[in-house]
Amino acid sequence: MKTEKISEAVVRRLPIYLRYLNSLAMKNVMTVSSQELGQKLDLNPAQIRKDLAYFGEFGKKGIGYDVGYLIEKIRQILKLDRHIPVALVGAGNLGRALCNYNIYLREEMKIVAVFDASPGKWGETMGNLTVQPMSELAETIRRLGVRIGIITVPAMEAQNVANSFVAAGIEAVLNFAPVIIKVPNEVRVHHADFTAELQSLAYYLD
Amino acid sequence: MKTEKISEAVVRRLPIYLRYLNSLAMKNVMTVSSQELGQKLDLNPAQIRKDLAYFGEFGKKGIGYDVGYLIEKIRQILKLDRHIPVALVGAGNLGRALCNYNIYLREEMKIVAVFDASPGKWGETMGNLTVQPMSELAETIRRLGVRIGIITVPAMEAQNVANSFVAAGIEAVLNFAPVIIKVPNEVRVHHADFTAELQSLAYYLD
DNA sequence: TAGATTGTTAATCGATTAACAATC
DNA sequence: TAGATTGTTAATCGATTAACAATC
Repeated sequence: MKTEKISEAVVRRLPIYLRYLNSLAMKNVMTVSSQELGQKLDLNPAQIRKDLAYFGEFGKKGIGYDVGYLIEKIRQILKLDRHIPVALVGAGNLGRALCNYNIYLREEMKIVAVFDASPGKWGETMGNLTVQPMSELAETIRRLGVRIGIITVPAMEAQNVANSFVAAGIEAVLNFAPVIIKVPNEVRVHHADFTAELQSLAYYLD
Repeated sequence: MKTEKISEAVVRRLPIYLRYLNSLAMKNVMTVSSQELGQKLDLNPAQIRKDLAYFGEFGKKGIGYDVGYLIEKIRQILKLDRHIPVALVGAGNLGRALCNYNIYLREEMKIVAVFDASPGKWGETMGNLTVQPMSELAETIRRLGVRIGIITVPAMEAQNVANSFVAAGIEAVLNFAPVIIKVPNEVRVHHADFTAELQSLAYYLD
C-alpha cells in the first residue's frame, strides 16, 4: 500500500465497488474488468483502475480482477474486516428505518444501541434493540466499544447529540439532521442530507 | 443571470445556503456576509461569493447580503418558488419516515402520492397519504403533475420502479436503494446512499 | 502468438482559493 | 472618510481521463 494521501472521492467510491462485487460473487462470477465495472457503475474504467491502484496491484493484466480477492481487499481497506459497533440517537421513523436496515449491513458494522431523549420512547423496541435514555449513552458506548454514531434527531438537537457523542469518545458521525454540526478535527462527520438532495434535484427540472 | 454552465457542486451547495438563511430569517437577522456564512457552514467565503455570483449580483459591497432577498433569489434558482409534486414508491420504514418528513419540506415541494407493490400495504396511511397500488402509478402521476420520484424499495426492485417512473414521464429521481439505477439522459438521478456513507466513514477510523 | 486488460504517466479538465479593485 | 465586503480575475490545487508500455 502506498502512503500517498487518498482523496475523499476515492474513498466514497470504494463502497460502491464493494457492493457491485458482492452482487457478482453471489452470481458466482469469478473475474471482472474495469471496463465492465465502469459500465455497470457509470464510472470511467481508468478511474476505477487508478482508485484501486492507490492501495495495491489487485488485478492481472489481460485478465481483470478476481472478484473474491478484490472484495477481500476493499473490505480490508475500508476496515470492514473487523467488528465496528454503531450507536444511533433519535428513535423516530428514520431511526427505526435504519435499525431495521441493520440486516442489510453486514455483521461487522451494526447498530448496537439506540437512544432517545424523550421518556415516551424508552423501552420501545426498534429492530432487535431497545431504546435507552440519553443518560445511559456514555456508559453504553464505552461498554460496547461503539466507534461510530448516527444522528437522526431534529435539527435543533443535532449539535447537542454530536457533543454527547464526542464526549463519549466516538470517532465518526453520520448526521441525518438538516444542519451542519461542528466537531473536533479528529472526529469525522458525513452528512446524509436528503432534503438538500431533493432541493438540488429541482434545479434540473426544465 | 449568466449563461455559463453551473457545476453540480455549486447546485448542491445552494440548498445548504438556503437552509441557513432561513434560520437567520427566523431570528430576524437582516444581513449576512460571506464570511459569516462560511464560518457557519464550514465553507470558504470566496467560494460562497463565487457560487452566488454565477446567478447575479445579490450582495452589496461593504455590507453583505440581504437575507430575505437572497432567500428569494436562491428559491428562484432552485425552482422552489413553484409547486413541485413528488411521488414515492416503497411504503416501508424509510418511505414512512420521508412521508412524515413532509411537514419539514416547504409547501412547494411535497410528497403527494405513495405507492407499493405489495397488496398488504394498500390503503395504509403514511403521513397524510394513502398507499396506492403500483397499477395506479402512471395515471396518478399524470393527474397530479408529479415531476420528481423517490425510490425507497429494496435494491432488487429499484430499477423496475425507475423504469415505471420514466415511463410515466417523471423528470428526476431520488434513489435510496443501494444500487446504481439507469435512466435516459434527460432524467436526472441523485443517489441517497447511506450504507455507502457509513462504510466510507469506517475508512477514517484509526 | 494474438487479444485483452492492467498499472501508471502525462494531459486535460474543473473546482477551490487568494488577492484585490470597486464601492457601499 | 475609514472600514468592510462584494464580485471577479488569476493562481493554485486536485481530480478525471487518455494513452500506452507491460504482461497475462
